[in-house]
Amino acid sequence: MNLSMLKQEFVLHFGEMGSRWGINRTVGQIYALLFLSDGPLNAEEITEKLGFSRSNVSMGLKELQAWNLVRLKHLPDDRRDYFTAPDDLWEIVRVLVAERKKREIDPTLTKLRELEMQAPSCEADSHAHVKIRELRELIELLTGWYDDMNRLETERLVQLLALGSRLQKFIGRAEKIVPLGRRADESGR
Amino acid sequence: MNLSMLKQEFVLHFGEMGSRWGINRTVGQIYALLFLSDGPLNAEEITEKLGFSRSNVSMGLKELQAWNLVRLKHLPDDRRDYFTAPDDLWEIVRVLVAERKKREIDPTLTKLRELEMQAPSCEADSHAHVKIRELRELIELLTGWYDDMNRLETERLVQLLALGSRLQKFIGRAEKIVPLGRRADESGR
DNA sequence: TAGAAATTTCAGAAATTTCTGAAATGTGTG
DNA sequence: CACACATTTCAGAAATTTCTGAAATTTCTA
Repeated sequence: MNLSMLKQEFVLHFGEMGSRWGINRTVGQIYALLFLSDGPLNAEEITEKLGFSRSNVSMGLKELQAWNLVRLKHLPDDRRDYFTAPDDLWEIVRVLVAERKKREIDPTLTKLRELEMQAPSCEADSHAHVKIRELRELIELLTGWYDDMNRLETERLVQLLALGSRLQKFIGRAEKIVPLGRRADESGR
Repeated sequence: MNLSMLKQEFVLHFGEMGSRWGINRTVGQIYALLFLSDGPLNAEEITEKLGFSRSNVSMGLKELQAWNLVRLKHLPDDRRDYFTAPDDLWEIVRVLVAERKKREIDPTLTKLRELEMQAPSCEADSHAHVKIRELRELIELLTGWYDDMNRLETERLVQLLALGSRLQKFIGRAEKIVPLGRRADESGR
């Protein structure tokens, strides 16, 4: 691995962590490398810096593109593909969260709704039915909140995050203005 | 698999999703079953309902205990171990988030801090150093916010979530009272 | 304390995922 | 078109993870 000690440690760490996040070692290392790199890199450069096979790098880059985590670039007088991670860290976080939601949450939400549709077949299932509804409602609350936050510009979002739980002090106040319990504008039940 | 259609579909779905979350199929199915069950189950019952080997169930339950996702119970005049998922869904969500943070975020935060300590060895690393600091700062902002939210009682938390982005309307107001930009009480820089 | 019941451990089988090299495909240029 | 260069595909090798049955261990009871 042809890298400075700092970069090498960073890249190896993201390789290991990669498996805890649904991506594999190769993909984690490639992304870590792109993230730290000042300019764009082509597949050949990635191959020699990380020591994987060329085809493995090709597949890794394809997966990163499927995750929307890299940008494809072209340099003048060079027909190879170059890749970068987005400059803006918040852009990366947003994409990461959106993609994980799509893969890890949305299919379950769909399945839960589908199961609720099927009338409770037998008496013995009534308890299960209630649990499924509770779970679906909780996930909808969380994803609804996520949709809200995701609509904010980064500047606003950072302000909210930095406020943290001090926000809580304003709930009482807020309640007087926008009566809640359930949000007014959301699918009521 | 000895279950009603509803339960079976739910259990199979969580088995499949299990691999997208860092747990495996067995563990996912066991948890789904416990979640839907009205009362506690022992290992033998789980074995026969899911059709895994007894030892596999034993290992799965051990992993769920490591995740703090199940409660161990005992019935009078029965020395077998019985298991349940917590009744309170929010309890489950809190544990899940806490454990994933511990496994997926904390090690990286530690590593980033460690890398920052090591003085930037060569000139060429200065850009990488900046990126690492930015990443560390962003993760600290997010985990700090998480710590704040986690401290709230569920009732308050749900209120905040339901408010969603309408909260934003109160930031201006909040700013007048608690001047921010960076939170006042956090490590300033 | 013998032994029955419950649980855990663990070596290796089975299944799955990751990775590679070779061949195929695509792409621009003289 | 012929060619050089770049990228992708893919069968199977290598590595890893999951799962099982048999044996070991723990725990309770008579």
